[in-house]
Amino acid sequence: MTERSSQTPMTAASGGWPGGHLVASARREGASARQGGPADDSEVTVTEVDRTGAAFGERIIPAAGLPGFVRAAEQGHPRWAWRSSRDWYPPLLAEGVRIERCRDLALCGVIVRGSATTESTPLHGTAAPWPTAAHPPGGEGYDDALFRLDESRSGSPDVDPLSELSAQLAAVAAVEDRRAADRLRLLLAAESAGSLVAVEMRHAGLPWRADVHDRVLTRVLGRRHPLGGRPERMERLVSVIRRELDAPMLNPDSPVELVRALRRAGLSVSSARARELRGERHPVIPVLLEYKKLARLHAANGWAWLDAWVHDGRFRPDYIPGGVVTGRWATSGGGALQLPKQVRAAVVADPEWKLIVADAAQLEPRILTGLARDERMAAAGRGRDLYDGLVDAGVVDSREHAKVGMLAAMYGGTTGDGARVLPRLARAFPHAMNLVSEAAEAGERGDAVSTLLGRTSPTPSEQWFEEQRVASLPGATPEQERRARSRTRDWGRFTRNFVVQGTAAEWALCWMAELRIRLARMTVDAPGRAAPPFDRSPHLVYFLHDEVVVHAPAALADAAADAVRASARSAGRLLFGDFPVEFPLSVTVVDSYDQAG
DNA sequence: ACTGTGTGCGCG
DNA sequence: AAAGCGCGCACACAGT
Repeated sequence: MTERSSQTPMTAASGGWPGGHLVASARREGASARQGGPADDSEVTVTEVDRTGAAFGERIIPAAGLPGFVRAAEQGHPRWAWRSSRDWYPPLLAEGVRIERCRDLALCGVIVRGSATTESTPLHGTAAPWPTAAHPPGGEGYDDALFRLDESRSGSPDVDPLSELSAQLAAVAAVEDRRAADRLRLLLAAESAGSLVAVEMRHAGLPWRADVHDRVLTRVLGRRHPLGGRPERMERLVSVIRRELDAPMLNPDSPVELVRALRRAGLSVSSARARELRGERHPVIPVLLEYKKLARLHAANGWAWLDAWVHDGRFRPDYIPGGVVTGRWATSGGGALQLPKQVRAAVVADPEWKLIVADAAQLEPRILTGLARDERMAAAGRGRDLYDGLVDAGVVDSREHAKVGMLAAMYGGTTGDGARVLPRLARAFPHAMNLVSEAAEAGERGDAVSTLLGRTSPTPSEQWFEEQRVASLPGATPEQERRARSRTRDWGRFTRNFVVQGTAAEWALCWMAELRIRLARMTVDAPGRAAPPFDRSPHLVYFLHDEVVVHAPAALADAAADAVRASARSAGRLLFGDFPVEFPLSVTVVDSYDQAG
């Protein structure tokens, strides 16, 4: 390791960065700095630390000077450490400054404290010092009413990022199993890279043509009602439904009213669900199903949605890394995880730019393959669709059965065709099937399970354990026993799925982490319309579990598509090393999102 | 008028 | 009788 002295702070600029960090902390916590980012009028402390977290250089700079400082420091490729990218990164991007690497202490703090990998360390199981978007005050462990009276209960704003970093580094360093520690380090790096991607995607925005969206809505729903009421075609369908059911005042949006009217018309339905209605024969049913489809589009992604969420030709949802316990992202605002296929035509690349749409084929079963190191399943998926591979191997008789069977294995299905082919899958792929059933058994016992890199599932609530205990006593009623057994299986399905879904989320993070770096290295001379600093480079604009969309200058579109593929190979190697499981992508270069797939 | 819960359905 | 995992959001409806 290179020796560094406090006489030469910020030596990162002189090249090389052997595992240390530049820690950014708000020096004076002004009103707007309460969330941990810098306030306009405050000062920022940037501390250079070594790989153990020990400080050896410090600069104090006005917050307004931070972007310039960061831009210069990036020449040395440092790893920044800060309370949270959510708070610190947007002001940098607003000044056109990107960073390469960081450690998001809030997100990493949640992982490190919860991971079974750090079980023997003092940090394990302690309360994280700061709330995250995924664990806001008011969530578990916080009293919302008290929070409003006393902000100090929202965590500890005064916890020093430096000591938090040291505590995290020490906890990982103390892990005896070196390989487990390395996997956890990879997870922390990937989670942090994700925190940057999330902020960058919001900054860049998903290109969205409001005029195209409007045309889709008018074509499907009919002309827009001037006051926001039902558009023409929907209104006409309501009239037909009311006439057919002889219910002139019926509001088809009300499940209660609808069920009542349907029963009066002689149908024996117990809910207003489309799935149930599909099984009934009555002239009103097709009209009703059509209405439901239109009503859904109108309510979820209609003109009101457009007005609320699309501005200046971009859709900017709030991405929340780690927002799901499994490690998947959540989003808030605009329902970004549920963009219906119907409106994807409105996602259009800027002039002279292209969209690269890529999704990982059968990601979760392939993740299971790698987790279990199931050679036969890897072979079945090599060079082809995994489900077709199961058919070719003679395990199941159709692609559809392969698919529902794998889903049943990973989700804990017990009914239908999926459950029926499970025994065949178990015989053909004992390693893979054992892995998921052991995860389920652990959950049923109340034990935690972990992903490949070490994200650990929560344990069931006290109430769950209490219910189990009561049900096992001699005096338990059959109803108590039945209910407890049901809760047991519920939790088993959760842990069964956790290992697969969570490891798939890790693969996706590694994929994006590599991709954003590769894309950032590619530039064209002429700036486009994208917000700086993305106007000259391909960049991520959307992410959905196993799918990404990249917005790229047309001249770089093919290179960007190659980068997407190379990054997927890299992610596979990072997680599974030499084990020969493949993660094929479908990649298309298109002008609009609906042309993909 | 506001808040919390249930229903239903979109996505992977 | 329950029913395959994980989400977010709009609306209806009940409670205050």
